[in-house]
Amino acid sequence: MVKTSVLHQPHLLIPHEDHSQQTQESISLKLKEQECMSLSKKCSSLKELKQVHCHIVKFGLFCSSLCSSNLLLSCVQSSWGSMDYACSIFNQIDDPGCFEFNMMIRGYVRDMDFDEALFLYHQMLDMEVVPDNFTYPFLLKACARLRDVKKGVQIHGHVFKYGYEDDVFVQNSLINFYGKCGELRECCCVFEKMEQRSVASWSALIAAHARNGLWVECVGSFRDMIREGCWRPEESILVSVLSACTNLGDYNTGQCTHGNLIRNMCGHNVVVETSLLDMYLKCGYLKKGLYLFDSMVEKNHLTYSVMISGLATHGCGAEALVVFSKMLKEGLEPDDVVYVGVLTACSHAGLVEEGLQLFNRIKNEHMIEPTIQHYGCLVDLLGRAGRLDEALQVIKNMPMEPNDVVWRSLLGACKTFSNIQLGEIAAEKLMQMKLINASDFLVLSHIYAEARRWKDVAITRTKMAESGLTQTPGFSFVEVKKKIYKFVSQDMAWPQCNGVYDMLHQMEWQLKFEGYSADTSQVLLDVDEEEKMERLSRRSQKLAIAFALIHTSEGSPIRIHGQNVSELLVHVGLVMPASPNVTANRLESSGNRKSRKQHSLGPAIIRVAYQS
DNA sequence: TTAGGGTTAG
Repeated sequence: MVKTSVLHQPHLLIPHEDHSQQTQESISLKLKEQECMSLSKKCSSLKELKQVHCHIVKFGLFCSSLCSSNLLLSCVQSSWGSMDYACSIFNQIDDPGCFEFNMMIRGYVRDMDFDEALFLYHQMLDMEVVPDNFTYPFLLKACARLRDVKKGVQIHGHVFKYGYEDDVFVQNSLINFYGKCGELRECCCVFEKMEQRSVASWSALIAAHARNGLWVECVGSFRDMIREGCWRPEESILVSVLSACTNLGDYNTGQCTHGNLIRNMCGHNVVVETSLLDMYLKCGYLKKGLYLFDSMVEKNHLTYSVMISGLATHGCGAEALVVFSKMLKEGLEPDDVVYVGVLTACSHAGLVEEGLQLFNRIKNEHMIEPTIQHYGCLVDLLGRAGRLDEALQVIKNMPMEPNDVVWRSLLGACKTFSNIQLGEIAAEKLMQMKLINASDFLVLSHIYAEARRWKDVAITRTKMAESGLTQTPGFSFVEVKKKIYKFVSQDMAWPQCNGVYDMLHQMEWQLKFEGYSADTSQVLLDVDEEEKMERLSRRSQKLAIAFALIHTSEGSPIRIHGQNVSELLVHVGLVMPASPNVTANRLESSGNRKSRKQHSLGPAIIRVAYQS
């Protein structure tokens, strides 16, 4: 279709009524002014805008604020607009006012030229042009993007000076600015002082908490928002809240959010559904995740990425590779993160040859330069398969300096395959990097203990103490009847301990009957087998399971949590929900128990397996 | 007479 230029509509430019000489001239000018304004709005390209600009100049109308302002507006707000051209229009305006400055500031912010936007603001003040309530949201956005607290605080001062502290748009911009800069105290302070809040105010606050990892506060703000009746199911809010639920392992709120979504949101939304999928998978609900994944109308590369990593974490390596093939068939290009998921899947499922082939495809087929994470996966893949020398060769030949994660991965593999020599090399590297932790020392002493080199065990323990590192006893939380209970390994002082230890013995007897024998080599002490068995039975997860078996009914679910999540929840008095898909006497492992994380795969939720 | 806030997922 050939587009007709706005200038090829002559009726728009010609005045048609007949009046007395003076009135006629005035009306004619007015009409021309209105028509030029109308033409500015109708422009669909910079070329057309330039033509309209010519006509405005030709009719002597550029001094009309109506014409020049609308021309500038059109140039700044259109997708085809140009700040260079906007600048030439602006420079031709004799006496630019607040609106013109606002438009220029807005344009610079849109073009990510934040310093220029702030410079223009100061020029505006120098020219004694008084800013208005529209000026500040643009400026605060610039400061937020720059993460420049100092400049933003100055602007906040100007907001007070010019009396716009009660403008809801300015306040929302301030919440966003402080949130993006990590200044949560100021962020909440602005929010608290607001007399009227919009959905955007809540959205900015919720996003600020989520962005800064304040997951409990994020979910709390979401609940407050619903309580105050200021609720609208919006993508950004739902995604922030789901992200918080995922990190907290708060399946209950996550599921309620899903319910809200079904009731209030029209149709499917790939972004929200992908967040939901991530929440289900990281909370341990693989079946629900798979159901959601299959029912999704639209899937993008992030959806596939979440599903692949989720399957990998749950120990379903082969299934993860099927999803990866499906992704490629859909024509979606994998990125570096997808490949981390794919390699993790291979690593956890022992698919060594497939993993090696896939590693080569990263660069050869998809032109992605392998990152240190990919090399880490490769070391892990070979290490888990017992190909320790090859893993060391990968470390030696990788194009970047190996980090602690890579050496730790090799150290872990050395423990699995009892390789003292390489284990010592890996531990030494970690020491040289000054990144060795208590767990690394313990792994090394485990390697020595297995070889019954008790002297080296003692030396390693001494080195650990000399490094100021101490072994903190493991602890687990279990949720029973909406209350969370904490169990510390080897702790005999718990009030309910009699019942718990009776149950532990019952569990052990039943496991023995099923043919399970405990691996006492995990106990690094030079004590007899009976003592080792006793120590194993007092691990915090087992204590928690025993307690839950006593206090829950047959078939009800048991969820055990690691310290990171539950400590936080206990602190704020939140309780974790029960999961409906795990039965108490048939717990499933959420993946290969020997698996170690190469990258963050979610909260520290442990689904404990005590079957052999 | 024109303009402003929240963009979140692996």
